[in-house]
Amino acid sequence: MTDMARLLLAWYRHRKRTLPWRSTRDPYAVWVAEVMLQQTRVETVIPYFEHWMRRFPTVEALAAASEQEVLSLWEGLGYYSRARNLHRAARVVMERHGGKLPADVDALRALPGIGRYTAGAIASIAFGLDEPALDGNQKRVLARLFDVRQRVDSAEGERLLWSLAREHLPPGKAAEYNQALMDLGASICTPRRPDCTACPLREVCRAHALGVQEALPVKKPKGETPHYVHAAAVVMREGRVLLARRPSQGLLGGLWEFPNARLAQVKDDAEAARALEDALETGYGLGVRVGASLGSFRHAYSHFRVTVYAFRCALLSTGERTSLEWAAVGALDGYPMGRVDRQIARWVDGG
DNA sequence: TACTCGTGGGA
DNA sequence: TTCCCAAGAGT
Repeated sequence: MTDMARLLLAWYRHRKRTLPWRSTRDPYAVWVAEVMLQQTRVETVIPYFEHWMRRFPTVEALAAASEQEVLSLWEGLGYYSRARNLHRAARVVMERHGGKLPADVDALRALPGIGRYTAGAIASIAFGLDEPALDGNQKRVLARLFDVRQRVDSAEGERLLWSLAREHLPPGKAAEYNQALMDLGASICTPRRPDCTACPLREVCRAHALGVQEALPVKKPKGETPHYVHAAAVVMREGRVLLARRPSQGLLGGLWEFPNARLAQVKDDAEAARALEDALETGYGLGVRVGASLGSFRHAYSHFRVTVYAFRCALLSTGERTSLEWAAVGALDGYPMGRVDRQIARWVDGG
């Protein structure tokens, strides 16, 4: 065992966090947790994980559920393809693996939603296999420990970091090793202002010796985020509201929304209302008369920002889309929606 | 390779 | 307010 691994495991033994998914070695529970934790904070995941495991305690229960209900439990967690892939993978596990997750990284990676990291995490944590699991935390910690100057998102950087992770993996202790590196990255070796005085690895850390901690890891600079203007139609009839289901691929796939459209840049409500009328005709086959403005708000996604204007509309003609549905205002919670449309739903509920 | 895909917390 | 970014995967 290398010095790094020895110091790391000694630290982890009495510093490990107690988390819901660490109280079991049920591969299904580990799998669900790992997928929920992709690009998502631990504190955010905890209540979703507990609710999910109560509703879908087994692979079989998940496989038997409808996609609508699966998305409903995922609502608010973001990156909804994770939920759809988890659902699809559960059905594959039932059909091809007898309801049990395979204890093999290649077989795991063949399942939708399980990539290199998640396969390594499940293999090591749930099955005790000697597999590395390189996530954002491990990349940052290892890049600092070994002064990796290559960009961590480059092919060369990836190869180097995965091999470093594997080289230092203590045989038979991959579960502790992987989680220890992640905990260290989350609590001490943080992106900004790492607490090196509290770090069990500072004496073997190249970045600490050189004083270049905050310069690592090297990442690609981000471009500018565009800003779009959307207008949403609130069409009501006898206490019900018209919703549209988004395509299953792409942004907020499979979720419900108030029919809306991305407009060209606009300056005010009146201009947005005119543009909305035209956009709904082409986008949804809806003829509407635009009424009062319900207000507007801004929202930021990962790669763009939007300002959304919402209008109360009267329906003149309906399109032929099968993805359109009238929903009772009081039952809107049964429809999984993204944050923006949930915001509009509150306006509708409030009158 | 480069881009897409959400959300909420903290500096 | 604005920006970064958090247990990545799919295309």
